Amino acid sequence: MADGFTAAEPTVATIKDVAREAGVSVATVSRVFNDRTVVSADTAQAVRDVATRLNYWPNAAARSLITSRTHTLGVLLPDMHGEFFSGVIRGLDVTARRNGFHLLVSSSHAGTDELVSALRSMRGRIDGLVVMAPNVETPAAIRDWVADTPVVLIDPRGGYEGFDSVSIANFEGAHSIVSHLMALGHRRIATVTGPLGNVDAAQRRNGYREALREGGGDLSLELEIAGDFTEPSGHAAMAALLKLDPRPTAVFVGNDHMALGVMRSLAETGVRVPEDIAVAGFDDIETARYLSPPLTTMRVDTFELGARAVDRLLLIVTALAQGVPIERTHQVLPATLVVRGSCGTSNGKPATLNAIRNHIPHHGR
Amino acid sequence: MADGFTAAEPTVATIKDVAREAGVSVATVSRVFNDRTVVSADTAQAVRDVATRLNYWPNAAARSLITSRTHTLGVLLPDMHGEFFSGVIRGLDVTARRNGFHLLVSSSHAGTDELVSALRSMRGRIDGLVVMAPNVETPAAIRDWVADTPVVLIDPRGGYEGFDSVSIANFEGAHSIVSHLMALGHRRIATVTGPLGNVDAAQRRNGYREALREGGGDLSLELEIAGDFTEPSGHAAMAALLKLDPRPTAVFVGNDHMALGVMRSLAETGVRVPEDIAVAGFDDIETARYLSPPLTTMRVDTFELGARAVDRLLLIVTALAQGVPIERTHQVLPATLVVRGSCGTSNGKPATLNAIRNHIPHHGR
DNA sequence: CGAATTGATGTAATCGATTACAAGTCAGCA
DNA sequence: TGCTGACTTGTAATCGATTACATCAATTCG
Repeated sequence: MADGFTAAEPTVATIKDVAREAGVSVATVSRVFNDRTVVSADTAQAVRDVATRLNYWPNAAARSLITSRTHTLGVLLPDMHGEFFSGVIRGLDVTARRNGFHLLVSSSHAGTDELVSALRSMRGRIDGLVVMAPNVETPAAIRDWVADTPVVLIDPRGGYEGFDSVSIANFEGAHSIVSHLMALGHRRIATVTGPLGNVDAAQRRNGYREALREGGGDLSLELEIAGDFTEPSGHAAMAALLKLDPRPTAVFVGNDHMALGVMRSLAETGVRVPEDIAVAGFDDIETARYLSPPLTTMRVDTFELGARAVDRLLLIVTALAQGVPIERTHQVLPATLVVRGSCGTSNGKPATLNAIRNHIPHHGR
Repeated sequence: MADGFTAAEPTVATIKDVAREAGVSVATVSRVFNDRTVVSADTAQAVRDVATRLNYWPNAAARSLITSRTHTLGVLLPDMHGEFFSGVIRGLDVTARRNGFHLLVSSSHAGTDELVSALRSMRGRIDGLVVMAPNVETPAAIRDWVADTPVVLIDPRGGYEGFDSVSIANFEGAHSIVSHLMALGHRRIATVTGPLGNVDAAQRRNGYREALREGGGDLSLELEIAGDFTEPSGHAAMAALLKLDPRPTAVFVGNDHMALGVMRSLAETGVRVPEDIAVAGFDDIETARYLSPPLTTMRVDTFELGARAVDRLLLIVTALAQGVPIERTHQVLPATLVVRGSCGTSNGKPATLNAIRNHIPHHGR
């Protein structure tokens, strides 16, 4: 190894090498590694010994060519990073490996074209596909390319006819946290939504509206401002909301990153949280609990999102292999309310100690 | 599609189907898709038309079986999440795809055994391998299994003889931030290190010691406490440090997650940052800039770490394919000092506005 | 004792591509 | 007209496995 890569490649042992060394046919070697039919104990042990000595392991490409099973799942993700991303990936990965499957990942897709080209080149490499659909036309776009490949969509933006899916209870989550604000006495509650046309954003806004309707809060378009899920857009949105008269007493922000911007805007203009205005977010990113005051938000279990997607996908893959019919399902993961300090308490006092009470340790890297 | 998966599988078109439909041989179809030799324009177009109509794309398994190239890179990662993880993955992914390569990811490895078994089953699936080595024995463990597969280690804990590597300038980074503290007037500086035996941790501690030595600060083992890179361990370590007499005037924490715990401990005991004690971290996680006060730390470019690893790996893969000899390299990525409020300023005043000055917007998901 | 059964193993087709080599067509030229 | 060479295209071997089927030896049983 010390001489770099100039040496002739010590080509990996194949099934033939093992067969020759062990004095048996390739069929027997194959049988030992697949224990389909019975091989005598002696022969099996001899083959296994030779295989170990030669560091032999069946070539995956050859194997999947003949069996047309790859034991690999494709994963298509939009360009994103941070905790949401890594949580989902972990859920996918852990679940896949627990079942002996690999993950062929292609993330960072800007648009549908890139996604389709990645998908196309996965042909023959995967048994199933998990797609986090970045935009509305994605499901339709991939349909032609998956043919007989099972697909599960994560948090589908563009509806999910024709595919299984796992998504987040956006409507219920928003409804829940806005109801929480109303229980605290707020009636004039603004919202900063995600980008128009984004289904998550729309569902969260609908949840917000419904909660207001039920609780008799102020329903008005001037209280709804669209951001784009980024911190700066939250900052800008809050600046606009502060010009309202009368000013809202609470803001439900469509995701935590925008809430970061909202808090910054408030800090800059000297508006106190939660005394002057209550702030609530969505997603429960790690930073949420370290803000001053810590952010009340809806927790989304990203790991579970990934895990369920793979669980479901493997179920479909197996059923398909056995020719068993299977119904399509659409799972919705609940979000849970995490109360911290940014919304105050019902007795009017800010709940500053929540930062500690609600602290959940995270792993380092 | 509406009837679920009960229908007979509409098997994907193969090269034979295209050949038959286009009235040519499979060799010609193959040539069109690989433009090795010249095919007449008419024939090529005809083939391409048929291929499009049949949604044909070469089967990757078959192709890589005969060419022994997979256009896929294996990625082995330890069990971790958060930004560090997703940053590295993005760097790997973007760079790989830019070069027409896929990523076969297997993360969340608890130990060397799991890692080796994942590695083994990648046989025949990958052209090269990126490994983030979780512990000291990993490089030795994988050596037997990679044979002629090129490998690049990311941030190798266990040294890197025999492999190319890309790592972080831990020593220099720690040296740099501790020197910053000394420039601010601190002489009695404690440190919370990562787990003993972890090379990152050791390098950072060495950088801390060297900076103290050069600047004439207090060098004492009582000022060094080992954590395990998690938030709770930082909390515990700070509690211990506060019992010291005289108390240190500054703490260099081995990573930001532990710094979170340190800050929490300080907040609980009423010790003010940076007035009573200065705190510095390492990694620059997103939360760092949202703390009160915002955390001074060393920024590590995780994306670049992944990107360089893949760049290097592809270089080796290409060189190997062409039989060109190539030297092993060990790249070290610099970390950069990010000054925020947690260390105060040289004139003694805390720099509370740094939170805003130093704000860098992040993408939402 | 010979036929039938059982168990272990080998032979060869197969998966879907790539590619060396062979072969065929056609134009140009003596 | 016949030969040469340039292009284009086809034939068939090959990659490394799996697996249906054949084969062969040993055992069982009427």
